[in-house]
Amino acid sequence: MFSEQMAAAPSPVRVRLAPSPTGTLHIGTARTAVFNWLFARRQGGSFLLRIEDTDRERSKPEYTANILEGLSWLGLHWDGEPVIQSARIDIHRAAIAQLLASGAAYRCYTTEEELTALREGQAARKEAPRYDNRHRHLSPEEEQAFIAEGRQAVIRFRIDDDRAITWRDLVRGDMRWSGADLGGDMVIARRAPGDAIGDPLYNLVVVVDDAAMAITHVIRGEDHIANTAKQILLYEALGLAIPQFAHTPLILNQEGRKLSKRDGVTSISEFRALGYAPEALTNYMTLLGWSPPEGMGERFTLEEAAQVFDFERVNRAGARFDWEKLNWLNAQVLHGWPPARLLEQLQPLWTAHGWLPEVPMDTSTPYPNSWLLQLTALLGPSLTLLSDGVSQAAPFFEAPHPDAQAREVLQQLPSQQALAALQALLLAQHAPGSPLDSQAAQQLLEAGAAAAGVKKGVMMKGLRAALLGSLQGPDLLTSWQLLHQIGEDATRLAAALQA
RNA sequence: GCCCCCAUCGUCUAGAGGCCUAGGACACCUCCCUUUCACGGAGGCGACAGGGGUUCGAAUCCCCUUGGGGGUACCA
Repeated sequence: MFSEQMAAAPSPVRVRLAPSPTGTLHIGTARTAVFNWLFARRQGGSFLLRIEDTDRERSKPEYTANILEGLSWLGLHWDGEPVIQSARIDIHRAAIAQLLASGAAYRCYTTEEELTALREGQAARKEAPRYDNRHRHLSPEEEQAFIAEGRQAVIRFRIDDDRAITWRDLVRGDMRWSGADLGGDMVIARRAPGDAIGDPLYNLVVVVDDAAMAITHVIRGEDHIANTAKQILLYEALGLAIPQFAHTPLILNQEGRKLSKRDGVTSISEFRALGYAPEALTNYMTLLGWSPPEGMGERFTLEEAAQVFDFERVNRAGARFDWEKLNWLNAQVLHGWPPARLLEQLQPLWTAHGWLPEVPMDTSTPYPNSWLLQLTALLGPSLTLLSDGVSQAAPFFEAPHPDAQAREVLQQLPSQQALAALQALLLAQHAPGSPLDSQAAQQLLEAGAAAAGVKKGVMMKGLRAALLGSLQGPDLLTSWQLLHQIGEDATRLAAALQA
C-alpha cells in the first residue's frame, strides 16, 4: 500500500534496535528486533544496535550482556559496534542547548508538589492530566526569584496546542496527532541546579541519536505511537531529517494485555534454558503479526522470511502469545535436525547431568559415539523441547526408578515368569556386549513368551517396565538393543526379577 | 477522564467488492500406523462482534454502537 514511499527512499536503509538494559532480553524486544532485521535484510540495509542506558538507576551492565547474547543466539546479528547512549550525553546536552538558544525549550521551575497538585485538580475535574505551561514565558526576574528560593529547573520543550502532527506509518497508514493531546510542554532534561542541563530524557536522546546514526526507518512497537508525535516535533526543532516509522502490533498475554515481565516466562534466556531452539523462536515471533505470502507455509528460517518480508503483510491488531503453537514449531525444528546436530545440542545437557565425561574424548566413557547417535535418533522424533532429551534419555544412562504403573506390572506373576524365561534365553544366547539385532530380539521375545506361557504383549510390557521403568517410551526393541550394547539389559532384568 | 489504535474459527491468521458454500496453521475430536507413549498419515468440529448505509453485489468501503488494547512520567 505504501510501496511508493519506500521506493522513494534514496538512501540505503538503516534501522536499529534500541533496547534499554533495565532487564533481560524480552520477547517483545526480540520480536521488534526480528522485524528490524528482516526489513534491513530485505532492503539490503543495515541493522544497528543502540543500548539506551540513560536511566542510570535501572541500567545494568549484565543486562546489556544478556541482550547481546540473546540476539546473537537468535541469529539476529547486527552491523557495527553497538552505540552506547550514555557515552553520548555531551551531544545530547548540546542539542538541548541548541533548543534553549532557539527558544524552542525553556527552564521550568515548577516543583513536584505543584505538579502533583495540578494533576490532582485535573483528575478531580475529569480532565486529561497535562502540564499547563505555566513557566513558558518567565521573565529573568521571575527566574531569579525561583532560583533564590532554592528551586531547580527541568528543561521543557514547547508543544503548541494548535500544532497538528502527521506521518505515514508503514503499518498503519496516515496518522494524525494534535499537539493539544501531548500533555503540554514536555520535559527533555531532568532537574538540575542553576543553568546546568540535567540528564537528557528519552524522547530527546532518541531523536538525536537516530539522526546521528542516520536511521531511515524506525520500527518499534505500537506502544510508541504517542512518542512518535513528540519526536517528530523534536526533529523539526533541531532541523533534522525525519525517518519513516513503522509501528508493529504488540505481543499480548493470555488475557489480551501487553505482555510484560510479570507474565511468567518472557525473556529469551529463559526460553533458551527451557529447551527452545532459536530457529523456532524466531519463526514464531515472525508469525506473531506478520503472515507469509500465499504458498510459503508457516515454517521458515529468518533468511527465507527476509526474502519476502514487507510491512504490507504486518497485521495491525495485537497477537496473543500461544505456547501450544510455539511448542509445535519447536518440535518441528527439532525433528528436522539430523541426529548429529541434535546430539551436538544434547551432549552438553547430558554432560551437565553427569552422564557423560567433561572431557570430550575421554575413552573411559562406556558410550561410543555411534551409540550416542543411535540414542539421539531414537529419541529425536518425540522431542518437543530440547530438555525432553534429558528426561527421556535418563533411563539409558542410569538405572530406572520404576513408576507406579511399572512397579505394578513387575509385581505380577506372569511378568515375572516372562522375564525369567527371557533372562535364561538371553544369558544362554547373547553375552553382554554382543550384537543383538532386531530380528534376534524379536525371536527372543517370542521364544521367552512361549517358554513362560504368556502372550507376547505381556512379555513386551514386562520388558519395558524392567528396562525403562515406565510403560511409556520409545520403541522397545531399539531401546533394548541400545541397552544391550552397553551390557545393561541383563543387569536390569536381574534387578526386576529380584524386586 | 482524555487521545490514539484495533476488531474473521478457542488461538495465530488468509482475505485488498463478485474467485467465499470464508482458506491455512496450532489446539481439540475420530480413524490409521504402532501390542506402549510420542512422531507420522487421513478425516472432522469450528469464525466474518452488532446495527445502519453505499452497491446489481460487502468479511472486504462509509457511519454508529459495542468490545478490546495502547498511551497519558523529571522510565525507556
